[in-house]
Amino acid sequence: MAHKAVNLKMLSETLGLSQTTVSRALNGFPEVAEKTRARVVEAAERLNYRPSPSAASLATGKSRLIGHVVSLSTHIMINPHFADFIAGAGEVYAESGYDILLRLAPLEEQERIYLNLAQDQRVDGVVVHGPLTGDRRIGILNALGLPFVVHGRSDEEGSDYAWMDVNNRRAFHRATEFLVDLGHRRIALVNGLETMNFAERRRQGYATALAERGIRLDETLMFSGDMTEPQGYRATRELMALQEPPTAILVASVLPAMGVARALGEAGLRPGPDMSVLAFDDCLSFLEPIDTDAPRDIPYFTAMRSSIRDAGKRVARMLLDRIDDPRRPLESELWEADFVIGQTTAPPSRR
Amino acid sequence: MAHKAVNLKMLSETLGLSQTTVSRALNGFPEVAEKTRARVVEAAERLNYRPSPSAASLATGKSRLIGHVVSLSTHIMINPHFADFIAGAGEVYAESGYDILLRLAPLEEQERIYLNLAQDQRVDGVVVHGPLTGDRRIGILNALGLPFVVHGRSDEEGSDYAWMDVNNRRAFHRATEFLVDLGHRRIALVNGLETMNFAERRRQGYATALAERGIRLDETLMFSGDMTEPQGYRATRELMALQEPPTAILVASVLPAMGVARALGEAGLRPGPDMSVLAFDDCLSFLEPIDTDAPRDIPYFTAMRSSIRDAGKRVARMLLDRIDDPRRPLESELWEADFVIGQTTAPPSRR
DNA sequence: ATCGAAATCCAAAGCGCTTTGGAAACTGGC
DNA sequence: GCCAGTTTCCAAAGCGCTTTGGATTTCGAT
Repeated sequence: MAHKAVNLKMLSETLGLSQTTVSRALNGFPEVAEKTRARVVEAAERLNYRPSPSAASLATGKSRLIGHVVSLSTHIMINPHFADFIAGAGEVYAESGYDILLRLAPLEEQERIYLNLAQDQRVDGVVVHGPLTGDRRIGILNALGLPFVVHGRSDEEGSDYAWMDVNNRRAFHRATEFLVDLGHRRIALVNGLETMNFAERRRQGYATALAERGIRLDETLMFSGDMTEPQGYRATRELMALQEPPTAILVASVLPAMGVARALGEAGLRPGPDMSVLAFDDCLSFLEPIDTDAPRDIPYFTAMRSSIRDAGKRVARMLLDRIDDPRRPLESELWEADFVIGQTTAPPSRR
Repeated sequence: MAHKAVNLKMLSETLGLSQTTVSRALNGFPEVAEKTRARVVEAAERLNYRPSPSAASLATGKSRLIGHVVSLSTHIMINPHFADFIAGAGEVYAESGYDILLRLAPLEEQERIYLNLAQDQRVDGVVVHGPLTGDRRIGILNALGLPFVVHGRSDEEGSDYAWMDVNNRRAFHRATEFLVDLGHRRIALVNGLETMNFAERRRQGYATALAERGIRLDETLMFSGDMTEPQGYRATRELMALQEPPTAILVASVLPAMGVARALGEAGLRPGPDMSVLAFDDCLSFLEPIDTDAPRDIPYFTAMRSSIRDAGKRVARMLLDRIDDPRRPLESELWEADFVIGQTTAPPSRR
């Protein structure tokens, strides 16, 4: 193990070359002979030379860091979805030699933070998480000229931006239709926080599907909040206390869906035969069987399914592409959720 | 908005001071007059001066970045616990002007990564996640002289290190005793991966408690694996298929505990009256009610409880302290888990 | 008044990399 | 052989900060 890290100067001296040439050889510039390059690379390897990131960053203005600013105030809880998203994204970053700079901050501070990150050149790009409808972060980022990709959409007027989203409206439209086709008329919606754009779209899909089938919206069947297990539990208890309870529940995530199942269980009802439960499933890793060789069970929940980890990969890829070429045309991508039939949906029981 | 970011040189010129003085004024050195300092600070504020992190990093060798290297290979899944831990840690970092550098990498690459991070001076310290018994990362980090704190313990021989852990052995010892006191004799253990040190300790606590009460260990009642919901589900199904099923199940996390509950529900059994379920609860945010004003429900699971988010805070604090003064004596901290009685434990039903 | 100490401030040398603007050394074609 | 055109390489100027080693000023005490 070298006692003192070897730097470019030392390396170039050992080679009898200038720093310029060595630097260029290592960074793949065309104006250095292949033979020289090979020599340089070999020596670098042998001496365990590693360029200093901060020096490189100072000279180039690039940090090879991708900013992820997420909120975790008590209200908008840190969602477990984030871990899987970042798992996907991080894999892509690692392949390309980038690291994640993670900063935790409440939403109201994020605009300022983006401004600082941009001015400091601390990151080469950022991913916007959990966009609201009319999210102000997007305008700021466009003004700053900092490359970014939005996970989700914001419906921001006028400003264009790169995004990747799942078709939440369509997914919930289809899910609602599916339940109606099974014979359900009273369908509850346990939604995410509707200040979030994705939750708003989901409600729209649900609402239009009902309207198309001539079913009137019933506010008492609609819930909105952070997608936790207790949310599902509580909503279900309230629903079952209604004079005319629903026969089906549409849930925004598998997490609250588990709360739904727990509440039903306590009441002696079985998901499926007694109450249909249909959830949006982000394929969260801790809810999946790990052993992929094992015979795959029939999925428990009937669900609209879209891997958030894959979304993380895709968003990261898009962002790195933008960083490589900031003036490329803005991309956007809309994924359709898979519809998988599980054990928790059935025609309404008549009692 | 300034068109071009103002740097130290410009700032010092506007003030008619040298860069040295300005730098010292801003960094709180004693050899600058209070009056001058005030002037400098005011001007810095007014001109929106922000020191360049990479330049500062190059000059000082400090990056103000804390490394978190986590694995997410398919085998060791990215655990949802991580999100909450990082939520706590990130809060502390943010207060002190640090950011998280997050790198995803399989365990077998982590030693090399620490080496690189240290040589590159890319981070000022690291947190070690998920220590194994005899974890090699600890020796490497000690050799590198990179400040670090271990979340958990490793039982590494000889090498000393700073750590923070919950008393897993005691917690599972107490839990087992509690169940025995209720009259249970056949108690299953659905444990985490026992290559992880924490899971090993938990098994020890369980085993010694049983031994003390003269109950023979039964391998068919013991499971070990990634702590997912399906793990609990599958284990429970296997347990119920036994000729002589257990009357109580000790579970390593609330996540598999939910799988346990689901399996029981399907079989028409109710957690508590029909089968006792006792879980270790990390207070995962997505399983907690968010609205803390609401009357708090009686906790569902009887559990040993210790907030992983608080652990994140504490570990971060310890690490920052070490970075401030690397030669301070090594600290370690052992937390006792709270024991909370919920609705899922009862004396064994006799049937 | 005068002197040493304390308080202020500064010029300049790094930190380790990239990159500009040439210079020197090869080519091949005549 | 000689010259224009490539190749191949280099010296030196940044990038923006911290910090060393003084220089200058201020000030209380003699």
